[in-house]
Parts: sequence; C-alpha cells; structure tokens
Amino acid sequence: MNEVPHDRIDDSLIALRRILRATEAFSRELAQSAGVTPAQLRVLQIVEQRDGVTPKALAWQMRVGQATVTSLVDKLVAQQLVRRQPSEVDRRQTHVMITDKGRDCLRQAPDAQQQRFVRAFRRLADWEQAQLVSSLERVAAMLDTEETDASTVLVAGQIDSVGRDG
Amino acid sequence: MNEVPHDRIDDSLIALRRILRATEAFSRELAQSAGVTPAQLRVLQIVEQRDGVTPKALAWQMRVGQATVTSLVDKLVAQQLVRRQPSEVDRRQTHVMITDKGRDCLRQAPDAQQQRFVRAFRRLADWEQAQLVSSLERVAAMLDTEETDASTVLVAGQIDSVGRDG
DNA sequence: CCAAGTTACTTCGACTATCGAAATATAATG
DNA sequence: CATTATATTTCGATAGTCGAAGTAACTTGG
Repeated sequence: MNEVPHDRIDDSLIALRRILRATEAFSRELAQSAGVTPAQLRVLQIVEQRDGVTPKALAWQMRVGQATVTSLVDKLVAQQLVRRQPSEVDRRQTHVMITDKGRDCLRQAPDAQQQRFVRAFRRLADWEQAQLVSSLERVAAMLDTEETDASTVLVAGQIDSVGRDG
Repeated sequence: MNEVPHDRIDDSLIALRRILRATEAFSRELAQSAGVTPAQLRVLQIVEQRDGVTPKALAWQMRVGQATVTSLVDKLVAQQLVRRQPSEVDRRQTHVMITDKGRDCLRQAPDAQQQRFVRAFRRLADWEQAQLVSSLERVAAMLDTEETDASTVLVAGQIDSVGRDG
C-alpha cells in the first residue's frame, strides 16, 4: 500500500496495452469481415440497438462531431445498410433505421472478439469468473472519469442483447 | 443463447468496453496536450524507447504499412521532434532519432492515463493489486492471439517510462 | 564482377475519419 | 412575427491509412 513495487503497475499497463491492441486488431478484422470499416460498424451496431436513433445521439454516444456522423451514415446509406427517415414530430430530426441488409451485415460478422472472449470465459471456474468481473470493473472505474457519463448505459445494450437491460 | 450465466460475460464486456473507451479518450487527450496527434505520439514514444529504430521496425511494431510510417515520420520531422539519419552499415536503412525537442514534447504530456491509473493502483491493498494484475493478464491472454508476437516485449519498454510520477 | 533478385524506403494516388464553420430548415419563445 | 435555439447537412481542410510503383542499395549465382 505504501510503496508499490513498480513491476505490478508495469505488468498491469502491459496487460492493458495487450488488451487494447488485441481489441483494436479484432475490431478491424471484424469490420472487414462485415464489409464495412470499423467506424461504420460502430454506427451500425448502435443503430441496431437503438433503431431510429438520431444523428445527434449517435454523435454524442460515439464522441464525434455531427459532421462525422453525417458522413458515416451517408456511407452506410449508400450501401443500403441503414436508411434515413425524417421525424414526424420534429422535422429537423432524422431517424437512422437499420435495414434488413444492415442486419444481415451484422450477423455476418460473428463478433470474433466477443466470441473468443466468451469461449475463454466459459472455461473458467466460477470463482475465477467472479474475480475477473470484479477486477475488470475495478480497472474500468480506475480509468473512467466523469466524462463517461451516460454512454456506459447505452453501451450495455450495444454489446450483446443478452437479457440484462440498461 | 445458452445456459451460461450471461450476466458475468456481459459485465466483463461492458467493463472492457469502458476500459477501451477511457483509454481511447485519454490517448486523444494526451496527444493533444503534447501538441501532436495520437498516431504521431505513438511513433514518438516508440522512437524514444528505441532510438534509431528503422521505419520497417516501426511499421511492424505499430502494425501499419511502411508508407504510413513514412508519412508519420515526415510530420514529426517537420516539427523537428525526430530526425532521420541514414545508416552507416546499410545505406538503404534510415534511423529515426528523437530530438531534444521531441523529448520535451513527450515530457510535456504527463501521460494522464497512466498517471491516473498509477494513482488509483497505489491506493489498493497488496492482495488487490496482485489480483488485478493476474486478472488483467488473464484477460489479455484470452483476447490475445498468435498475432501478438514480439511487440509485447517491445511494448514493455514503451510503458515503463511511467517509472516515477507525481 | 555483373546481372538478377531482394530489401528498405519513399512517392503517389486514393480513400476514410474527423473536424469546424457556414448553410439550411425547423422549432420555440416572447 | 421576429428572434433565437436546435438538428442536420454541406464544405473545405487535415490526418491516417493503404497498395502499387519507383528508387537506391544490398546479396547472390554464375
């Protein structure tokens, strides 16, 4: 508690770095297998979870500018993976809706990272699973700041529609 | 789905996602505070650790094409943060060397993410630290594939520059 | 020692992601 | 109704990335 052996911090950072690296690699791979780019895939995933989401919400959740979202949605529209539907109630707004083709596209990408993780996770003993979850949450909390306000809630749904809502 | 308790997997994925998100955000922030872009910062960090590294090695470690490295190094050279020095032994090769200005640039960025993490880490009890390390390594192993060959070794050096902190 | 192949790097052209500022259309408000 | 605020798009610019082609230098078989 007092003086920390730096090996541990280093080890943690190295592990974090590996996690990062692996996740990045998988995300690229995954997107490629779905025939879209990583950023486009992110949009598509969010749209699937929150069908009819507005560009503003997308931008906020993805932490990018609205201009960027416009551009990404443009590309998805061009591929007919999503469509834009003007809002009935507020005609400034647009709703981005996923198409069947978009859903197919997502299904096509079997979510390699999560699959791999899930497989490995299942092999663990019960107590190991519990410990892993608590450690990960701890790390997340250590890294997380106030700026990760609400998106966390939304992200929950985005990851896998496994029952547990937000 | 199936009979595995999905809550834990979900929780893990959510935590992972939070970690990812936070790390991305910090990396952007960090790079900005150093006055360079994230990709440029990555190059600069590697060059500091492996002074005289060749573009090929950089490309390999960063998992990008050599053309990309050329472009990034060009930009760092333009800012006088690194310089190119032709190799004496093999004149096809170039060595990328960090400059004093480049070092200043790195020092300027107090590595917010790692600082935060280190601070939080120190507050943990000994057994918690140990558990955290082991869990992180476990997760890294679960995500990691054969494609994370050698860079892990190199990355170790890249990270431990956190040695002391404030 | 030289021709052919290989390697290291850069250049070039193309594409995506991203942003900020300006433009457009709509809503809300007084 | 005029003003202000909001949602989105358009436009212009910059960065990262790639693959293919180009250039220079090393290596090798004869």
